[in-house]
Amino acid sequence: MTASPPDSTPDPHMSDALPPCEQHVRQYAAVRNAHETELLEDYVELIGDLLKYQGEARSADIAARMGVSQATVSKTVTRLKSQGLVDSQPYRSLFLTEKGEAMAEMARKRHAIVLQFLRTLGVSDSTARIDAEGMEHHVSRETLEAMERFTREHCRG
Amino acid sequence: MTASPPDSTPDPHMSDALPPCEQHVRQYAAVRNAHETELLEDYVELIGDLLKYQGEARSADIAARMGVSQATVSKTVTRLKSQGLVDSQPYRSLFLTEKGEAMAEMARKRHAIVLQFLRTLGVSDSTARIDAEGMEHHVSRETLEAMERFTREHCRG
DNA sequence: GAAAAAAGTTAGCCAAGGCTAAGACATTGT
DNA sequence: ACAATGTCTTAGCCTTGGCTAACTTTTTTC
Repeated sequence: MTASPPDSTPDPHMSDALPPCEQHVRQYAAVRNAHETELLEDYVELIGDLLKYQGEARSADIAARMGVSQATVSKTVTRLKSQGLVDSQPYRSLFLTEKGEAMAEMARKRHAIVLQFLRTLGVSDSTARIDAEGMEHHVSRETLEAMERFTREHCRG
Repeated sequence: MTASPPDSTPDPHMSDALPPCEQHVRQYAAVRNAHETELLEDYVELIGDLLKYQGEARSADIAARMGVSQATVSKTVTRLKSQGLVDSQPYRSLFLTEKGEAMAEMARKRHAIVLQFLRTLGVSDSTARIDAEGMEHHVSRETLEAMERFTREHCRG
């Protein structure tokens, strides 16, 4: 038996019950979707930062900062190139295509907003950095705007 | 040449520059780590909810809610069982072990806090649901407490 | 109670993202 | 200039998390 599902109850106050199925599917799909681009965004963002602060972006630096092997970086860079985000000559520094630049800029901004928001909320710097890194890929435009608004209104300085 | 790295500058105001390497590694490691448990947490959380609101948790329901095939659910459930989170007989409903129950409870609470926090921030319900689903796995205890505090202080009702 | 439908499983495929080991290329030092 | 060192790539392996197709078991329906 199906235990008489208390189904089809679009009660606006039942906020903690199961959402309707199609909505639930959309939620999980959004998460899976974010996962696909997450890593590439992290790479592109890091490459952008390295170019900006160190003048060049070497695979070795990326491997050191990401905490993964150089082989892993090499493989991922191949994917980045195949997606038209990065350009490079073998054994040379990496650089970003226009598309990669745009993605890096977007990621950089978003990261900064989330990080500043968490700090303003009262989270310590080191925790804020860790959480921002994980959260940033799952923050929609709408939430990002809410965070910006909050930071603007509450930030001392 | 290494473009004269502006290294070893622990300036507290350089908050947007590259963090020191070891800290950077820890950030990325935390994200990778979260990824490993994320899916299992989602399953356990959903199974808990299904048990609570529908009386039983069938693979078909999970597949429908997650938007994946039954085969995928079956495979993942095998993993959940091997990790001691779920118990089940073949062709029968799933249930949670004590360990699974504890994880579900934790995830449920965390999810609720994040969701309510986003709503209180002024994010619309449907967006809040999507973002909460993605964000929840990357929110530390400290940030969770900050969110609770904020919600307590700002929530109408 | 047997046929049809639904639910669950298994096998085999694929891509992503890790790893190690081995080799190719580049830079540096003497 | 060439050997040592460091950087990058390739090959091959593993696990995770998707899929389809084919099969088994359970449930429903007539």
